Amino acid sequence: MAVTTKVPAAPRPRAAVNIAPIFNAEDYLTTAGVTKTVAPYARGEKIFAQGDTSLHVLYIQSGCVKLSVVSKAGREAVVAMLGPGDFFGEGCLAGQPRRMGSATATVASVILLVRKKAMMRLLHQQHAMSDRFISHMLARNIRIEEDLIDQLFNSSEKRLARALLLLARYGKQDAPARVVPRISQETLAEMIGTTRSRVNFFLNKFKKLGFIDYDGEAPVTINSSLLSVVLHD
Amino acid sequence: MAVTTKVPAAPRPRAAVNIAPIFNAEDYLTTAGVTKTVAPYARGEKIFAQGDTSLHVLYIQSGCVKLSVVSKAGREAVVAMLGPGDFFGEGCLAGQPRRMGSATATVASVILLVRKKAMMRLLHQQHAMSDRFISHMLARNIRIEEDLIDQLFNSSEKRLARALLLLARYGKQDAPARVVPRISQETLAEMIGTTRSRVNFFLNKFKKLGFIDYDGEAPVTINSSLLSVVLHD
DNA sequence: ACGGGGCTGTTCAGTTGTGCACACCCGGCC
DNA sequence: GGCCGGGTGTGCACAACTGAACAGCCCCGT
Repeated sequence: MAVTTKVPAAPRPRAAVNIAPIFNAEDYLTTAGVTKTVAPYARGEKIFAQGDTSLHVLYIQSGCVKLSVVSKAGREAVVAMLGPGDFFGEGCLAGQPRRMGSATATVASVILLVRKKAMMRLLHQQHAMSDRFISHMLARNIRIEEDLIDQLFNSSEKRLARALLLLARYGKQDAPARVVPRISQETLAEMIGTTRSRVNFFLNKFKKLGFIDYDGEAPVTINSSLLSVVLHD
Repeated sequence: MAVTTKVPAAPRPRAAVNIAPIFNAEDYLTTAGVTKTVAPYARGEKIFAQGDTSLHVLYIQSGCVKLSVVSKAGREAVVAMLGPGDFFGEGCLAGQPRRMGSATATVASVILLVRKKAMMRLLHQQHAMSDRFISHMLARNIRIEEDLIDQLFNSSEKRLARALLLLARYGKQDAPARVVPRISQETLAEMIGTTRSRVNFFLNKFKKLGFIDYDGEAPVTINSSLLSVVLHD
């Protein structure tokens, strides 16, 4: 369950809009009696559900969070996979009274919850905080836009290749070979907007061609430079 | 085209992040020697091109701007259609050195250009400005995310219906019947990520079913409630 | 040991979307 | 007038994708 803390103190804002991902929002949440809540979530636990009233902006202290939406027809789509230092649920700041999608912890995670009002106050009082937030919004915007463009232009084969490459470098920089965190074909399908049978088909095709290497479980991208050929064929 | 609008004598930041779209950024650009450029563009004129170095954040004083991208294969996609009060080209704030896409004025427009550095300074100095900017980013985020979800879930028929509905209420609120600004089938196809033949096919289908009414040129949505049936079949 | 439950591998008929073709219409312009 | 050029109306062969089915496999709990 949720751990609630309330601390006074005054750390000093450090400038600049594009800031390194190393940033601990918790430090800036100690200002002027901001009510923050630190909540641990178990692997697979739901953080909020589509339709819930949205009162908080959330911040990932550690772990990994999946944002998803289900259509009226019951299909599910994964909108984003987020990691430490990312915000989510910011929609409420724009006046969205309810959550547009669901957020799920994909591994054990620690999440910071900040009430909407407190967040707004923070954005006014702490430059470092608003810098970080704007920086996050810009990055997110760029990413979603890239995803949209990917959808508009590419076939599901290319989208899968791209998704794998992005997942591979999720942890760290571009070592030519990288491991993809364990993820089901089903989830991959939801991420790139296609069916599992398609994902399975292409995964095996990639395997045959030597682009990836896996035994039937967690795929390991063997040669990201090889795989990226698919994108630029 | 200096737009003269009345403004609160002291631009005192009026709270709240979600702010009404009526906001004149020019007023806030007069601070501390901020270098702003007011530039008029003709209908169809290119504001910046994919690959240009990005030094400015832009703001639409009046008119309408189309953001588009062309793929390596030469296909074009429309990422957004923006109107007065919208920012664009914000990517440079996140460190993007070049423009990811092109911006074109679809009608005669007046655009404000603010140097990246000046924009960053402004975001620090003027609460109303950073409120407005964050508000814009949130709105844009939500919109792009909706577009992405639309792509993930819906067939091109539904996407076309949605695009028409959104275009129809572009000018104003939901009068049950609304006029869609003149737009070619080609552009529609680029907006929803399909081919012109598909767009043509569905437009005529919608016409036959009485959802829209047009003569072969600028389509007029006759009954948006009828058309929206398509979305929620 | 047995029987789910969750995941993968594979197939396939049916649907949707693509790419290209060609005819047509209309307004502008030499 | 004739002749573009840019937009529309259609048709069609082919490729891509869907949805659903069914068979395995492995882990886990009883």
